[in-house]
Amino acid sequence: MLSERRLQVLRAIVQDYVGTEEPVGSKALTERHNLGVSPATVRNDMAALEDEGFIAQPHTSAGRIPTDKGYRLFVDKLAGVKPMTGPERRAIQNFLDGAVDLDDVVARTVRLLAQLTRQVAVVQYPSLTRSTVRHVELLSLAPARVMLVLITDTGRVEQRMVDCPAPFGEASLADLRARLNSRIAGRRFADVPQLVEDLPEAFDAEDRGTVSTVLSTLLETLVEENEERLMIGGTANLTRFGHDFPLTIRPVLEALEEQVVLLKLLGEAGDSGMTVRIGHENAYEGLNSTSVVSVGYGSGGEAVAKLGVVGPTRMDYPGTMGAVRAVARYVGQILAES
Amino acid sequence: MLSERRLQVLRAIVQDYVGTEEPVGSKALTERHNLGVSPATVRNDMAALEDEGFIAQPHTSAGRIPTDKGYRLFVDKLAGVKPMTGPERRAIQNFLDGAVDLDDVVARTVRLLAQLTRQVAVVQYPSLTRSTVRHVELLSLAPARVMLVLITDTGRVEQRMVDCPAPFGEASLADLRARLNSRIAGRRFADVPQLVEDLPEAFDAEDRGTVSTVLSTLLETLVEENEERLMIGGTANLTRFGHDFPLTIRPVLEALEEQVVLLKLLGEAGDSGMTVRIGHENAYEGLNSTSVVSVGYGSGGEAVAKLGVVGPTRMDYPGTMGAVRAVARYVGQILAES
DNA sequence: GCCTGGCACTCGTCACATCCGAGTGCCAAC
DNA sequence: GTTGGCACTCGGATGTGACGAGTGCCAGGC
Repeated sequence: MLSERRLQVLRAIVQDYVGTEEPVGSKALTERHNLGVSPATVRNDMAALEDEGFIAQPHTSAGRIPTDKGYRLFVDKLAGVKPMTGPERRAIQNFLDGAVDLDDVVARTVRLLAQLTRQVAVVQYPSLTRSTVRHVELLSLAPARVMLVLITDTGRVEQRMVDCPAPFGEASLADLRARLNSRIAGRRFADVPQLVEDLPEAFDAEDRGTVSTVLSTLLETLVEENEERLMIGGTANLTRFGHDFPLTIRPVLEALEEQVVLLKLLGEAGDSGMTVRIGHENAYEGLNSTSVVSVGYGSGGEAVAKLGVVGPTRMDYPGTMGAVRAVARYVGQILAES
Repeated sequence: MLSERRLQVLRAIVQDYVGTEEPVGSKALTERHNLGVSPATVRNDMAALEDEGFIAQPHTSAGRIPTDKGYRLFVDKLAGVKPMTGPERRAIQNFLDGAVDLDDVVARTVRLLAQLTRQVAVVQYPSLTRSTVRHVELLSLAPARVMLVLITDTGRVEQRMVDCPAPFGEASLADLRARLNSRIAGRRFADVPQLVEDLPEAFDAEDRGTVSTVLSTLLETLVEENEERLMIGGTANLTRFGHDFPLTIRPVLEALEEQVVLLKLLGEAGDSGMTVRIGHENAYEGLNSTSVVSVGYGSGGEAVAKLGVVGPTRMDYPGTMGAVRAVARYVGQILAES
């Protein structure tokens, strides 16, 4: 096990490197942090830390920089989550309170996160799977064409066209609408399938086909996970990434365009609490030199979606984690109110 | 006026520079294009072109590069639009045909444009202003709370919450829904205001306030230009921009995040035909070293929205214009079919 | 046993000098 | 109007040496 002081040294190295972006040497360390020991001692500690794989030197006779493993230890053991200050909290709340609809909430959240962390922000739209049905509407657009509109408690609206196997009268449509809503309004998506299972039986033989078609479209809409969307922002912050620019930034931009990748990334993160994935801990190769800080958010106590930021492994973890947590909390509040 | 050969020289310079990204000199020119004259002659022509401001030298004793003015002349007079090849056309059509809904059409269009041009693609969602109303639906969510759903002929769905000044019965709601649809279904947005003007008069005094509220929300939705959305893609292509990286790319990323800027940019472009804005011709400063190629697209003969690409002024104009035009055409077809 | 000061060594960075060659402008000749 | 020749410019690549931050190791002190 590493001695207390060695951990202090690691912490100091991480902090300095994050601040200066330059490898940090033993002398500079003792000057900027009063560790109470001489550079020589620190050198010994650094050698030990390097043996253990927590730090590395880019080339001989340069200072040390933390490795992914070093950051991991830092995040797990050495760094807290830096809480937002009072003014910051108020600013967050004010900014989010101005939102007019769900799209706007998400858009504002993205901007906010990007600004607070000065990194790339990713916000997943509140997912369908965990929310409840507020209302289902059926519109007859043509004799054998119905539009299905699904409204969720998070304010999201999904619509689908349904081509019916047979013409479907207004009366039957109204009937179906009423029965459907009385059964599933307010219920969780997961429960819907069994709630509507026997619904076709309540209809005349001639309408049964259409009812089944509509229902299966509804169920499809409910489970369609890949319909999940997300919004990203703050990509301009990528320009602050590093010196060896094009190489670093390119794969990140590519990853950000692949929503599938990002969704998977957020999905892998733990359901509760904040998740920090550092460098190579990210499965997607293009993000191997970035860290992803993510957390679930939601209206009730339950998380309906996730949000987070993507930044260089050399990031201010305490600050970033604080901002992410705070934003998630306030977004949850906003969603609960609306 | 410039002689024919000088125009040839300009064309050759543009083509070479676009290909190599390096200033082009007189000798290289005569070698790669058989102009039938010696380097010395070309030098004279180049001096003339420089006097007129069509080309410039980055520093003494380097080759010439085209100026914005030079590109302008090239685009206006010297370059055609390079048509897509047969296989390319088929690929475009196949790719777009796979789309399942409007969101998907736009998403696919963005990807396609980005891939074809290897630049940043921008696609505006089909605008509300020129489309027609397919259906309006009113849902009672609470005694004094109505949800308004507007469905357009382009398949777009907009919804708004309406808080009514007084409770509003189901019967009145059905009445309003019916009257509203019979009046405005199939009509163009621009005509809606006068079509519904006298609608409140058909209702009892107690409901009139609510009807007015609903109608004004509807009208708001119709005119809400700033609700216009767009989708961008291919930002990873920015990494191919140039050598002096962070400086160039940063403002572009910022501009791309400011949807307002982009919408204005597209809006300024001419309504019919293709628009090419080169370098400083773009009002927005951050895009001063980029060119924007945009064109309207739409289902009927009429443009309902615009799409385009943003790339370095040093771009392959004929190819880019060809791709943009082709994509716009096919997207129009897809929209018309659905 | 741990900390410390000292010391020789490494190596990347910077400043400076040099060289090379692509490209130019100009001019005299065709 | 075109061409070949020629002197000139200047950016980029290459090389050299001094500088200094940083290291590892070791012997001595607490």
